[in-house]
Amino acid sequence: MQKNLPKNYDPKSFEDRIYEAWESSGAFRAERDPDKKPFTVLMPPPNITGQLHMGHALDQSLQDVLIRFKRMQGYSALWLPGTDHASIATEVKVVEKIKAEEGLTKEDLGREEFLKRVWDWKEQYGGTIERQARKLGDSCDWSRKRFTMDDQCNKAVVEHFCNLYEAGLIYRGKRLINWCPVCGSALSDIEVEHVDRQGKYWYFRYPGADGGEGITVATSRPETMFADVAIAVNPDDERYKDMVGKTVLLPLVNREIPIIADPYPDPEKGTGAVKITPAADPNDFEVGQRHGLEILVCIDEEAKMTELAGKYAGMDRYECRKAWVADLDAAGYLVKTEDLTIPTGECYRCHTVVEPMISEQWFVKMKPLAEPALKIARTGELKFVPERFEKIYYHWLEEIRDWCISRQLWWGHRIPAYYCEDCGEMTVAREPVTVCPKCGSVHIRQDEDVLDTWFSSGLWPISTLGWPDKDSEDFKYFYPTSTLVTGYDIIFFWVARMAFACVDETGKSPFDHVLIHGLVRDSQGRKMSKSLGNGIDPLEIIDKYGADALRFMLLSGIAPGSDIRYSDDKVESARNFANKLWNASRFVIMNLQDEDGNALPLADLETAELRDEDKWLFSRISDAIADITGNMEKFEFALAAAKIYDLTWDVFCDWYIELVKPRLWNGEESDRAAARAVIVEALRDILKLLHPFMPFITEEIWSALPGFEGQKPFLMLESWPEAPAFDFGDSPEIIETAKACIKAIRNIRAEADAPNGRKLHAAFAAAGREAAFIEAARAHISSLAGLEGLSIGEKPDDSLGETMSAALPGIEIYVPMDELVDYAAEYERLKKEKERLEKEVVRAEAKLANESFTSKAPAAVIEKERAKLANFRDMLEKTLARIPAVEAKLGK
RNA sequence: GGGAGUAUAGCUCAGCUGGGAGAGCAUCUGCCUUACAAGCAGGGGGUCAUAGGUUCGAGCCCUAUUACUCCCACCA
Repeated sequence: MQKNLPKNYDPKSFEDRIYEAWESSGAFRAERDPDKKPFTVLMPPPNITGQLHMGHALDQSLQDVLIRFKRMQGYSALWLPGTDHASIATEVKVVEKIKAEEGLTKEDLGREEFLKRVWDWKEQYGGTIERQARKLGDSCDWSRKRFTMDDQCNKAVVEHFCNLYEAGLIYRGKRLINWCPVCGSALSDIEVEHVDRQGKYWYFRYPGADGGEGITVATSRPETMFADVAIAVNPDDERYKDMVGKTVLLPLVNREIPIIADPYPDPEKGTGAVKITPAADPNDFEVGQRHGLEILVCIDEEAKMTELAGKYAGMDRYECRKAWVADLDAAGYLVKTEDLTIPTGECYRCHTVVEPMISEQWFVKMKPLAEPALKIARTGELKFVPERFEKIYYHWLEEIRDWCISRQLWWGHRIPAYYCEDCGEMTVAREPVTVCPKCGSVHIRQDEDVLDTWFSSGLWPISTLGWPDKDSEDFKYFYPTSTLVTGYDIIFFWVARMAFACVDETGKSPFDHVLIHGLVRDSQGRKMSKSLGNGIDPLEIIDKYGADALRFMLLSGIAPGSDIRYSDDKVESARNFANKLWNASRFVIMNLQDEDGNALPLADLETAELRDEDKWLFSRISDAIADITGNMEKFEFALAAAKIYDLTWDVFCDWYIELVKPRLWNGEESDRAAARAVIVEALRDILKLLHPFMPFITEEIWSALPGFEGQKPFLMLESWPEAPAFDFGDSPEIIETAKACIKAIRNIRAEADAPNGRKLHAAFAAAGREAAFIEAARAHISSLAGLEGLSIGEKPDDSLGETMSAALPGIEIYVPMDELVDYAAEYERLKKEKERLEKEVVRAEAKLANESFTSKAPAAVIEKERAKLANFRDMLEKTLARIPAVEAKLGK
């Protein structure tokens, strides 16, 4: 006995069950099948501290729609999931937790104990986001799940580090870096965000050491003055020509510093003279290097003033600024101040103003790595979708400076450098060093620092697949990966780094396409953020509307590279669509069985006699398959989604089901069997096409269709439909003609306020093909337009009496309405129609009278225009002919 | 300072290599028609940001302008 679906679409009743069935059956697992082509997608690993938010929902829906599509197309599709240890974010989070709960700092606990706490934390909370991903329906291969700090990834990190070191591309050096005083760590350039803040320039006079006037300079950071080592002026600046070589005194401090000539100062800016503080500014640092100047440090790692600041030592940098400026002002050195917006660097994590600082750190030499990464994009081995993001990638890599990779944190990959306590020898090695290779000492200390999180994420495409193990079968089969899906916000952080790291290690681009998407914004277009409190929790939405609705909403709203606005209305509309499909499926299943629930026979579609509506339906499905497949391959998921929506709702539900009902219910048995076969077949195609977008509902319906016995393969493992090569004959045109006639009659009915239940007569005036089409579709037109009589003649039937009418190309329709008709309404309608047609005729005539048009436009376009004109003239003539009778009826 | 994107119906957005402006939501009218009121049927609503230009023909191509968004940038 055939069962039907429950009456109500209730996603909660089956989504979890279906996910569980997929997962436990191994449907997500990718096999290394030599007969198939691999298609690999790597999930951008969410932070273990993360909670699933709308951004993930979008990102993962895109990946899932793609991977399900490719899986159905017959690829060995691997979607590899994982999580990122997120060095700094996680460490900060756990530090805060311990502080709040136990009042302890990480130093109180010590490195070992602290790391144990982080691992515990990871065990407890790190899996949250994976469980949430299951709710979305992510068809990823959990058996291959990875973590950036698991053994294989650790091995990859050490290997890559050593390879770069041995190639001379990693070095340790004392350089000016970005320092976050709150995180207590160095940051790379991109971890610094530029924000314009309201600030001031202070102009101070540095008196001449010889008692002269000295020189005035502007600064936005007076507290760095204690570390000034020179004043620089441009050698071409006439104002200061004579002063070069002289010395001035640091106000109040009275330390003597030289005035030097250097191309750096711009005579146009400020006073044209610049104080040089190599420890606090990258430009100054370079000037200092050029002139062999000393480097002084007046701000420490906690952003407090050092001994160099004399009586201000120990003060916070901003407190010091206040006091110091006040003192200078009191002493008469402050010339003037100016209010300005100052571009300021902030830590991307805690938004503290970063302090440029001289520090011993590890760096990656970027130029040699950037070159091959640029090349793969230039040759098209790596393609960005949309293309414009390529420019951003180029620009960044072309301008790139060395990458500071060491972090003064504990949670992360510890740098594999070992120092001999006795002779100072440093060894970088793949295995822990216990004996100094130089002096044989066993007093060995590993470098305290850990690596930038992005150093390991950069290896994600290879470390997850088993690299550096040479014999990793997964690596051989699945690498290079296919499409990387990610937001534009991490092109630099992540995409570029994967590109240069993986090309360096494998010689190949890690993926062939990078599909870039935007952010999910709120309904007003604002970024979703914690501080605004406008974030939407995807899990709540799934709970309310179902995962399919959320996915469909996200996927149908997105164009590659652009942002999407979230709104409940959109999800609701997607949910309604799911409900529509659900009910259409119930209708189908209901008609496959008799009153007692016994399955009714289905005709064999190969031999069954198909009617016009069947062939029309298959032609529309065929078009849709081609269209959807093409758009999926271009990553235009929204266009594909719109097409499947239209196919399901308009073509299948609103037209085909209505057309087929009479046959399904009252036809001959062989006809009914054919109709049943068609309707199931069509539904199956729809389910397949929709499955990547709405995996749960389609799978649930699929399992309720005949042929699925519980053991049969899932819909998710079915083949993607192909457009059949089939001759549909005139059927598509016949049904389209019928649809136009039905709409016209429905329109007349509505205009005349005739109730839906009332049967009407309609007389058609048509000839040739049109007449034949109407004849062929007679039954359809009658049933869907609510007719009880339909006549066709070459000329209007004068015996009908008064009628309302409609004109279609080649067809006139007259509906006698005598008592029913509202002649005033009909008169208005005719007048409107007349005006419309007159305009059209004038437009077309003008166009065709234009000699330059007829001489220059392609023949086909001209022919089309002529045909249109003929049609419009014809329709106008008929409309005009109708007016007098209606006027007479109205007594005009 | 450099670069990018967007501007089409009240709202959210489509509109492919230039040939008569579309969808969904909202709105109005009529329907509980035996799959679905989360529905059915019908309607109204747009000088496609502005100004020029190319073309027989421009929402689409070119130039300039305006507005909003975003990214990059060593910032005295």
